Amino acid sequence: MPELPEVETVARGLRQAILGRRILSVTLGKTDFIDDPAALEQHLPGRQIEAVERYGKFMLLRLSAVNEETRAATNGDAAPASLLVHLGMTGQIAPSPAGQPLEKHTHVCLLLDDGRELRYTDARRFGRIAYLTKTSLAEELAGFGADPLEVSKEEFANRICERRARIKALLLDQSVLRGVGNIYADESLWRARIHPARLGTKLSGKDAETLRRALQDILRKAIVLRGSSISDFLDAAGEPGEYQRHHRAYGREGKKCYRCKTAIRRAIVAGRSSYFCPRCQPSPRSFAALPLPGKNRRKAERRGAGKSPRNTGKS
DNA sequence: CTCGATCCCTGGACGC
DNA sequence: TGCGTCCAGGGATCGA
Repeated sequence: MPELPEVETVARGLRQAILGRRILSVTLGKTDFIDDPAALEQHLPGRQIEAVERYGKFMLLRLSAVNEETRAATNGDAAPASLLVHLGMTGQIAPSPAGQPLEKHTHVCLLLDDGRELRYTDARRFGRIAYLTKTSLAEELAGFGADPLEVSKEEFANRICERRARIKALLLDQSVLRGVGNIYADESLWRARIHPARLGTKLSGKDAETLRRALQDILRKAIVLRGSSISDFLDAAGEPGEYQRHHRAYGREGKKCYRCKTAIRRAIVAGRSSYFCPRCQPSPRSFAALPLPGKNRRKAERRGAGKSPRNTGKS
């Protein structure tokens, strides 16, 4: 599940692999996750990939203006542009030799001028691809919050402590901070000893600063280790990351807290599975964690938890 | 403003 | 072995 460290890892890999290459042609598969598929086919060929940047969980391929030979075919729209790529849950983007058989769920192939193809595969198609001009890109990026790696103590506190939402929801909100997802939210809350269901307004300035430092430290370490590979994250060279070995909360339901040995619990906060230590991260109010997993976990949940939020079995 | 619910989508895990 | 069901989750959207 690509979050900031995974996207950064992919962006770095891509930078190594395809910087300066020119796109010769575009082949598309399923296009329901692409903003304007025709725009890709029309405007990408002839452009050079001049930079690969990361913006939150997005990757930005900066494309050159169209050169003289191909200018005629572009209806005057030859200015520099960008390709915005979001990997969603299962998106992967990597170059491979053009002759190689296509992986399943390959939906975009950009033929490059060195005989390779930049391929985008995405089983669930929760990702997004958009061709954007200078103006549309600016509009697109305007709504995003601070970069968690750069955000100052003051700005972080301002963005968190005046909000009545739960801290977990705030961390996941891309208009508050750009790039944090479920894994790194839980990991930083565990490190900072803050329960995910606490409200932003209830956090002290000290809490906020502890959290900011935890978040930054964890993101930096995760980038060094090339991200977390839970199920299917692979970088631009097809390699998994290593940070999942360092997870202290995420996915560890029922396992012992690395600090106090108490069993890690899971609860739904902000609509997402949230893992936390009930002892190190004291719950605000009577916030109920889900029953601990066991042989009959499913049954226990269905029967016991009362109004479970997501069993409206589509009849 | 904040919440929960719903949808998108597929593969993998699990129960029977 | 196979079938059905649940679940993962980022983000958009809608109604309370």
